[in-house]
Amino acid sequence: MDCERYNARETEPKWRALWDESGTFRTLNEESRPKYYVLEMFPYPSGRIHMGHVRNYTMGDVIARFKRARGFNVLHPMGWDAFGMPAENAAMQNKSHPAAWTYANIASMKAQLKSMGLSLDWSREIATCDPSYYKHQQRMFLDFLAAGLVDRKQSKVNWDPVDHTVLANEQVIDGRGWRSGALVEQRELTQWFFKISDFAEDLLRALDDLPRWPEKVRLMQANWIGRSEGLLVRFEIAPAPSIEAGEVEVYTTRPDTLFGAKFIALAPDHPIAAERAKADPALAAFIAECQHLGTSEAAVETAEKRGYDTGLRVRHPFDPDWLLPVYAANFVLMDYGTGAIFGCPAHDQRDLDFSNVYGLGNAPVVCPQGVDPASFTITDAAYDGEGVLINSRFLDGLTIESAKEEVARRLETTPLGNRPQGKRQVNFRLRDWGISRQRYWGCPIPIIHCEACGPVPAPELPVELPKDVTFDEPGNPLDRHPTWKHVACPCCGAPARRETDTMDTFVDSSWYFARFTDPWNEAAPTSAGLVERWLPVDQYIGGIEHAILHLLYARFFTRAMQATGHVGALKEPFAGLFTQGMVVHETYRTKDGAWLNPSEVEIKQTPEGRKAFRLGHSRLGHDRLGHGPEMVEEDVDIGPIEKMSKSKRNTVDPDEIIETYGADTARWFVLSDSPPERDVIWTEEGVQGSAKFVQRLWRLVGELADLAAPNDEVWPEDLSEPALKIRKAAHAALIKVEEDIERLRFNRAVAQVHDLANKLSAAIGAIESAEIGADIRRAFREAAEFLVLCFAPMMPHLAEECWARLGNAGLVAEAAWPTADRALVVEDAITLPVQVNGKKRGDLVIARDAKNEAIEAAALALDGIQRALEGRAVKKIIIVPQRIVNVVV
RNA sequence: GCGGGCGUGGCGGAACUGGUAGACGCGCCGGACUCAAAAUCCGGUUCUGGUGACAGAGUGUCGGUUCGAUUCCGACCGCCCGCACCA
Repeated sequence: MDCERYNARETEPKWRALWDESGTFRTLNEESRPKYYVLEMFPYPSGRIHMGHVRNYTMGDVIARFKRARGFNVLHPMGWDAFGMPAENAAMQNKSHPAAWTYANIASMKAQLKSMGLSLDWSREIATCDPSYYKHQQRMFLDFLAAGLVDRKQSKVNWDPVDHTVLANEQVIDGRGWRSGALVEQRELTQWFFKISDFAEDLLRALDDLPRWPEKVRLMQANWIGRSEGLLVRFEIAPAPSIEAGEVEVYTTRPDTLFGAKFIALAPDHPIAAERAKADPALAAFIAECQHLGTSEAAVETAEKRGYDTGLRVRHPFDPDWLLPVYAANFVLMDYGTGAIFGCPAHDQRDLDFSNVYGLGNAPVVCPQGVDPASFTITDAAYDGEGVLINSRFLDGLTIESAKEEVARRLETTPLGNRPQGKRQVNFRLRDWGISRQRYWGCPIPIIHCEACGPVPAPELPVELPKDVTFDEPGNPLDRHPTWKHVACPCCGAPARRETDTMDTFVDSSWYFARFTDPWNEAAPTSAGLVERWLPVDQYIGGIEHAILHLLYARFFTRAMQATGHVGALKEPFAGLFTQGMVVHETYRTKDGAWLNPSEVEIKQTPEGRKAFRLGHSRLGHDRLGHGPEMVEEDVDIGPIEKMSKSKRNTVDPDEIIETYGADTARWFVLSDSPPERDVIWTEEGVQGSAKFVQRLWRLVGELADLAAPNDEVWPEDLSEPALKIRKAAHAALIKVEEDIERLRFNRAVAQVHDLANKLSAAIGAIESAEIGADIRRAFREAAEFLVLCFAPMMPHLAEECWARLGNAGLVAEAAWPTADRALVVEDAITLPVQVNGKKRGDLVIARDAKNEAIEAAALALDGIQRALEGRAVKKIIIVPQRIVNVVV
């Protein structure tokens, strides 16, 4: 018997060194085995990994190790999403250079990731802030430009009038700049755009080709792209004193409700509103006020509905005498449709809210079935369901669909000016992707602006970021750099200036998966042959928060790379997608409202339930006598379970956990219990449970190793009942773990390992006193190996140690997954639950292949069934083969 | 505000495609071992009533479809994610 404790702290580094030495996880591009590309979303190098990373990378690692065991040539790389705002914020705060800060963070996070024992091919490591990466990105920008996939146009930014700087949406808090506190303004800048909207139709349609994506992500993307079929309608402005003739064009998906129109609303930044504002200071003031909301759609749409009457009146398309007021309104977006709508308060909630504020009334024009049109009124809930047209002259009695058709048909043939008043149009919500950022720490846009020649591609790549920059004042350091931007025009030689905007960091993460296939290629972003061999990524794993933007941009980028010859015929980058949940933790607060870290809190079970107490100092601090930290008798409020965050201090440091319990315990815990797509609640009890199970497995494998036959012994002819039972348990577990990992149901795989361990413990207990035959020894050997192989992808260090304990040569990381014998787990007799009227009243044990008549008779003969029937006549008996029997009375 | 998701014992969760609700783990209770404790091992554990066999209730709430609903449909409540310059 081997009773010593498993010492993860000593054992884990030993195996990691051995994997390194033997190059176990180096992936060769030239290989005959089938490929499998597993990728986790690469991290932003913030400095320390968090539990979310541990969960994400453990899941990917389980798949990588499992697929390797199943005979695949696995690509499992890692890199750094290294550009971004935090580096610049740190530069401002600590006077550190963004590059130095970023690379130091990468070094410490890499050490942390290494301590997790991930089977990564580190030789392919990339950092997006490295010129050797971003020069290829600049190449592709120029290729996209040449291919007509890039645009330059005006768009709005949040402007801080005090700091004279552009703010990100997250830097705008309640309409004010986060540092200056000044009310933000909207400013128009000329910026670079990728023409993602050219691909809208294809990005939408191709969602159908992604069966291994979660349905919810495809739905969210489809809604984001937002294809709609509607009608452009031009309304004639009624001339009046000081009002010139003109028109307002609106886009509507509900032309059927045209007779319910009560007003027209323009976006505050609509040209007509701007024009009217010149003569109307109050309107100008209203528009300026709207612009203080910032550019975020959420802020605009949650603001209280407000508007301002421009004084304009337009004619109803079907009745020249019917005039509608034209408002400028804060809930209309210039970016969507034409930036103007007609408001039908009865059938659109926003329009109704607006109408109720300004007393514009409403007129229902669609009446739900079974409701009397005469009494159908709307007060504060708009009706957007099905129905029949009412109060709509020639549309009365039509369905919504045919009314839409009729309005479109009429307006298409009604001239206004010299063209039809209405025009059918397919519209997309998706806007072009603005990539210009007025910041330093990003990939420079490789363009030179010349007075005479316009924007010209930079002749030499990479256009590197200058290193000598300062962050002691707000604004873009590139723009105020004394020399960097001044260059000669590559075309005419005249003095010109570099583009000082850098690219959105989403560009960096839109092609890194392709770069991993050959990160050594200095001449081009990708290598023909290799990129087609490895892509698409077979399994991509990351947070649900990236469901729309990152994934949509990557899908667009892949199409653009295809158009410019960088990825062969590939269209979709990720064949399989999995979105994992967050790691959350309880929050703790003292009576005076200060947040406490879990390490500062002791949880006790009391008769009244769980209670929290504040600790004197860190849990890990012990004095010389070995006494734990002193407990301060101060009640702490246990708050809601929330996403781990610095502000709530409810974080748990992976380093501390790995240092205390070992990487395997941490890995096991994040895979246990919670389904991977759902949030996992980090608890101290849970970690201790995982740590105990590590010890238990080590003891169990030790016991099995002592009882098991040598690893080269052949199977005896006949197996006794106990030996057969052990075999059945082992094979059943193997089958289930296999299925569970294949379907990414790691929590169930964990349960199967527990189950097998329980069964093997029981088997040892049952035969210990009796004579142990050769067949049982052989069965124990097989079961022990299966057990180790089953948890090896999840707890790789422990598995190596156990594998060696069982006397096996070689690494379990390189061992093949065994083939389960499915015939072994099929039972001859099955247990069928028997219900009466859908309520279970008994169990029927019967031959697997019993005929229905036999099942019926046996079911009715059961005591419990007879009792439940109470002599009532049986109406029918439903038999679901191999599942259930239901007796209906 | 709009779009998407989730909700099951004391707790995390399981339940394949509409077919035994509660696998597995944590916690708790009882027992073994121990001078004692920790660790470990064995047994029990949805709730209510009953010594018990058993009966009734039960998957956020309300309603519907079905022989049968955690699963499908409708409404509501609560929480979470995204909203285009956070990554």
